[in-house]
Amino acid sequence: MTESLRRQEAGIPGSDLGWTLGVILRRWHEQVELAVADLPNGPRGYQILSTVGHNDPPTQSGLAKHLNIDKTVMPYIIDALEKEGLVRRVTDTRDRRVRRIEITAKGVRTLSKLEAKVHEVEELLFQGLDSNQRSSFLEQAARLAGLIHSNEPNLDPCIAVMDVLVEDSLAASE
Amino acid sequence: MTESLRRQEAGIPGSDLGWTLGVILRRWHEQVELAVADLPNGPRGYQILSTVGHNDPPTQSGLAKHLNIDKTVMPYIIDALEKEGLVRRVTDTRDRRVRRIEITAKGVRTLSKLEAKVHEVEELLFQGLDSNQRSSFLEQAARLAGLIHSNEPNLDPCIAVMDVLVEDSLAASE
DNA sequence: TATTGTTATACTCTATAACTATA
DNA sequence: TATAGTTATAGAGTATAACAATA
Repeated sequence: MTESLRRQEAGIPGSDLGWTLGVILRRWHEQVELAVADLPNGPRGYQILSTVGHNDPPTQSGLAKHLNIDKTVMPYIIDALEKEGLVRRVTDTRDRRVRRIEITAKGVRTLSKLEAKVHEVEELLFQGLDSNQRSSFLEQAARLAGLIHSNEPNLDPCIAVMDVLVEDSLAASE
Repeated sequence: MTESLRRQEAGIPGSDLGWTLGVILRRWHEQVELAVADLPNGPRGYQILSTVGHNDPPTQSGLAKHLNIDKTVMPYIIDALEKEGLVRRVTDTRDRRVRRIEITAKGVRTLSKLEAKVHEVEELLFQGLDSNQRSSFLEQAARLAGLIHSNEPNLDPCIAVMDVLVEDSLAASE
């Protein structure tokens, strides 16, 4: 190996940033997939159910943008979740083109159980870090993701994480 | 929205961990894709070239395991990189089944330029974090990824990041 | 005319299986 | 028999294009 290559390793450890993030995200995905195996569409279904459960009923396109899912796959996932009785489509009264996705009572119960499971596997994922390292990582990651998301070039004017959903509500009501 | 849902938000911020990591990794991928557009196979080709450039020549299967690429796609990527004259396949003298992937002089020059570009987009990616937050994130992320990788259930006995590659060398020489 | 949701189609990426050459 | 590398095929996942309903 040449010296000219070794010197590169000095800078931001970011030569491996893609590798680092990939390893963590992949493991998260694998573990969550096991944890939410019952749910249609696995982790993706979970993320949708979670978003729907924790926010005012978003539109399908709002969900798609927020979770970076192509809008053409939303129908399939929503169909599956609706068939399980976990969410329901409700036509927006102010814009009849829009379907708002509401969580059902059964959805709430299911989500609660799944979140407990996911919480467990996430604890396991972080077991190698002490609580300081853990909270430090989570804090900076959340901050960074928030900043990045608010700057998404392909996203409409949305300022922060939840604003996507909030703005949907506003846009629909004007 | 019900109260029972709001309370969940208290625990580990990890309900959104998948979203958070996804946003960061996606943006990294997008930006690096632009930065290394010339290279065959984009970010993946870059990761391979980078790994080959910074380590003793790994085997194809070693690379595949390390970067979590299916072994059946390696030939195509290596072919493309070899055709560009950036790497070359060398049959291992001790085990003639094994091809070690060496970086060429041209590969070294190309990698050096690409790493500068990638470094730039990574700087941009982190521009919202001050240097403390940045190094804190990178440090914990690297630590976490290292721990996770060394525990990969589907990976053979490999203790740390580079050990995968080192072990290949050892295994081949016994 | 523009947008939400939908469907059908095409494409890309990934995984499965089978082959060769070495061990 | 087992493994590294390769190839061809099948499958999953994703993007593209066109449509109906509503604005």
